Amino acid sequence: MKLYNTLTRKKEPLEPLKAGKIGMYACGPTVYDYFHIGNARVFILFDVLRRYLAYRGYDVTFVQNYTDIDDKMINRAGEIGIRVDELADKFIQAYLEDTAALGVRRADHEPCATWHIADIIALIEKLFEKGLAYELEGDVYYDVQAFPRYGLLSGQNLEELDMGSRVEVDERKKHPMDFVLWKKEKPGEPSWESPWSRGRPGWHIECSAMSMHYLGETLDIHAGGQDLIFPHHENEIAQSEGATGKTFARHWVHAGYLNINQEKMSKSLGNFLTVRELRKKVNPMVLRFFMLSSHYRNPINFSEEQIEQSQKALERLNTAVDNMEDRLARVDEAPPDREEEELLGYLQESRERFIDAMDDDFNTADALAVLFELARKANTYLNRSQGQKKNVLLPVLDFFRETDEVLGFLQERTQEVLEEEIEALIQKREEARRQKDWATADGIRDELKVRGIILEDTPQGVRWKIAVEDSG
RNA sequence: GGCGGCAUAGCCAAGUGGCAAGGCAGAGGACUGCAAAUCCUCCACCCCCGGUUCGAAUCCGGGUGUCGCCUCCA
Repeated sequence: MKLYNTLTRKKEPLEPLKAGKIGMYACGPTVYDYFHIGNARVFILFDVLRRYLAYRGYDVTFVQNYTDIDDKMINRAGEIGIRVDELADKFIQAYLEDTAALGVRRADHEPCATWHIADIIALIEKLFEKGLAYELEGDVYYDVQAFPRYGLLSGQNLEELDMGSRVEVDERKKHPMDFVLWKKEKPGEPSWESPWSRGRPGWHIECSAMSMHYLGETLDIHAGGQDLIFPHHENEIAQSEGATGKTFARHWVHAGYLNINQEKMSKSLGNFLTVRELRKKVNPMVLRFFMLSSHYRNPINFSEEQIEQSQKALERLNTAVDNMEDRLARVDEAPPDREEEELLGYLQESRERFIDAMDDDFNTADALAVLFELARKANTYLNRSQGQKKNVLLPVLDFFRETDEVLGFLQERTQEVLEEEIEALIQKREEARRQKDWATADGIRDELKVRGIILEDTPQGVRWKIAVEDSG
């Protein structure tokens, strides 16, 4: 697989450090609030990347952290009047509920920063040994000028970064870009003992400490949103490589932004949309599909119109799968004819195209096209009058299930069992149709539609499905 | 001031040298008792100007537009 590497600004083959194994780390949420749909893009994207690597046979260890101690956590806890750890518990729980609705699987390790204070302190001590850290009245800073490669990831250099500085700098620091590794406590804040002061870790150091704790000193993939490139990931490199002397991450993968109605999402613009809210109106699987319908590095624009289009598109795929399942229950095996041989050949081709697309820098948009084209062929097959065969239909259906193990947005609906009453109404309608009593038949169809059951008459008999709900 | 991205049909979106994927919307047709679902057909010469090439949406140069980053941020 080739993946774009932010560090080299090129697509590069993914070559794991240890054959067959991938260690992947993604920066997770700061758990001070419900996460928004921009965060959701990242969680979904990396969930799919992780699943795809597993699909390709890698043994993937995926780590995503929770930032459960920092300024935002402390401020919010203060506002609400609860402890920081209570705040963290609450929003970790909310995170798990919302991501589960989006079909995001749990990471292999989901550590909190506060579990790893000892690792963090040990890492800072190592930076002191290497002459990369200095103390100022209980605070500890990273000395960026002592790390020559600083700025490589973001393509910045210290002189120019300095010029653009928009924020008042602490005059005690050796360089304006020096960032805090350890922060001396203020009264009432959560704090831990350290060689320098009672205090707490800086934001950047926690990711270095946790990623290396679980995955070793060199990660295969480090992922995050584009806005983390500078300074967060730049600082992680400085910390980790400064301490170990080894490459920290072989591949840096960054997801593009999500905008709302062409604008950046922000609280001041009032267009801040959480998944928790959106879930009330939009099926989370539609949101998941939407996130995968364009390339992960491109900015995407969220709007009602886009969601409607995604909803319809996904429906097309779901319907195709439903219809195949429905037919599968009514057919037997038999040697395929010429037309069926062609379909099976096309299926093989589709699998190759799917892999080619995903292998080429995780091109989910291209991969989706493969599914749509196969769906059309499958629909055509379902329409033919000669009848279908189990040994043809099943492999096609299995391909959709196989790829959905990676993409994860399909909703199979025909597995459910109908209530007897509804079953009886369907039978009654069938009888009315035989009598050509169209008024009665249509009346029943309308009634069931109101109750969320959609009936479709096919040459093979009536077919039903549950209407898609708007919320999940 | 520095760094980087993007510009393809009404909308969304793939496509890094050889007659422009896919989805949504729209038009016409087929199937249907009527529907639904589905199928078929139609619907772009790729921001502008130069250049390289037998040949460029794809490469190079110059514009224009747009978005983002430069110590809160996925």
